[in-house]
Amino acid sequence: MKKIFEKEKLVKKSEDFAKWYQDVILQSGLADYAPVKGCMVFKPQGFAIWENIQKVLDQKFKEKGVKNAYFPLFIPEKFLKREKEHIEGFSPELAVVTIGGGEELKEKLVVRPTSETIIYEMFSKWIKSWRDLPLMLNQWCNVVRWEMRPRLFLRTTEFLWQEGHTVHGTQEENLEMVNWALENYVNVYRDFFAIDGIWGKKSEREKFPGARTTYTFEMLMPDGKALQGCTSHNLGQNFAKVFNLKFLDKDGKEKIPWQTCWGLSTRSIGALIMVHGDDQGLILPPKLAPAQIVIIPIFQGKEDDKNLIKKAEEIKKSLDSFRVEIDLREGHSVGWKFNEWELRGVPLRLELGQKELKEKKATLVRRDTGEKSLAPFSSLAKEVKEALDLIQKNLFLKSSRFMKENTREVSDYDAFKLIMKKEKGFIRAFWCENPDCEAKLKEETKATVRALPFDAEEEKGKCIYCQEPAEKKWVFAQTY
RNA sequence: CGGGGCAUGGUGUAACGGCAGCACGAGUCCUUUGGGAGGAUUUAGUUCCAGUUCAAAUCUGGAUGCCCCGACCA
Repeated sequence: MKKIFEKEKLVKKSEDFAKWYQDVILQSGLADYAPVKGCMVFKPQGFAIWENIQKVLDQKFKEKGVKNAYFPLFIPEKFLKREKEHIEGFSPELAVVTIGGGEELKEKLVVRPTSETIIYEMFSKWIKSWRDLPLMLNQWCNVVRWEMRPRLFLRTTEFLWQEGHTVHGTQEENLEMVNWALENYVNVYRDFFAIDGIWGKKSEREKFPGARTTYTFEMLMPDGKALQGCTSHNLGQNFAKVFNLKFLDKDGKEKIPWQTCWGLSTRSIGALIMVHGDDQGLILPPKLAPAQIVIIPIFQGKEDDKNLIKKAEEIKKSLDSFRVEIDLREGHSVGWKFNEWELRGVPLRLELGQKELKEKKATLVRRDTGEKSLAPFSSLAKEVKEALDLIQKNLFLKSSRFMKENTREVSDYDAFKLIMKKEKGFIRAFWCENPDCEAKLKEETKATVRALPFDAEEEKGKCIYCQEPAEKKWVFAQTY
């Protein structure tokens, strides 16, 4: 009997992190494997999280003046070939359509791995004058990259994302936009995902193929590996030149515009799962949780149950500014329900039994701490709001603390190697910015340069690898 | 693409070359419900192709698929 019970339980996060991650996704109903290798199904639970992320980002984009549009899934292969770095970066992972309508295609079509080329082809038609600028568009879509080793949410052949693309008349405006996009992502990660991280510039080797500079937000996962949360690229004039973007400026001169692009994908959900979850299952931050509160009536006897259900529905109505579910399922014990909702990560549980009815108070249980409290029916909305705010804050503080505790300053290469072998995490160290050091360091420690943090100070030091003079401390980590 | 492993009901697993069993799930009925309830009853399986053998889930060869570790990557 005992054994069966153990079997149903989730593997402990601390014991087998990779298995925990996979199991918690399948068991909590976020997603499932699809019959096509490397592809996944977003089940309603998982898709609802994505919808919440979309809502938040979409609103911020619109406030900035970015408009939504949609471009085709198929891109003529020759478009991708125009920018040399771009095609070199993406060609190993392209899905290509060679047959259409039963006929061999004269011109092969690539399923978009990203949409720069087809969007900029259109931009070149639309932009004539300084009056057409800035042009700021975003699209919500799917993209396909033929990955070798897929993992649910983190790396799938097809994934969902948004890609913003902007064109500006001046370099200053362009820079402002790249920074805005990154800052926006950072704020969303910190305020909504409740995940802290470091943000900064990518190295030449790690930047987007075709970009001038790439900026990023890097988060630390519980196993000490880093996950790139988003990217914001300064494309400079690279793409503008190859796609022939030009405009007539106020001074009557023809000029080449400046461009940015930036994206955030469903991979972010993977971070959400890994960072906050525990041995019980998911823990979703209230701001992104599909259900923020679950009301569980505790049934006892026929007649009394009706009152319970009535009260539960009444409470749900009084909490209409929150996302609330009531669990009226029969045939499952309360214990079973508690465990299930914990697995699904609902931030706050409201228990309602005869005891509560009598005392005119509801029992509130926090998912993050397990803490129980009694809240009078008369002030429920207020208490619930406070509890959800606390949970949101607490999750962020935990994430922030974890990152700080696992960020180390290192000046000695042996120490660097040892850390990357054992506890991993972020390492801040001097780097001479020579790509050879970067490559060798990766070979020997599996760690890559994650970013040059924006707050990195100009200092004098020696490269962690080659001992040559270096000016800045970069952040290193092994990555997903 | 390199290295390793696995393939049995819907899921997880067991069976020396000799009757394919167990648990979970699902269905029906009854009793239950303050931390993963109990009883009765029903349900469905050896990845594919060949070989060895009186006899193959089990041995051999091949195919296919999946998982893990590398390289690649949002």
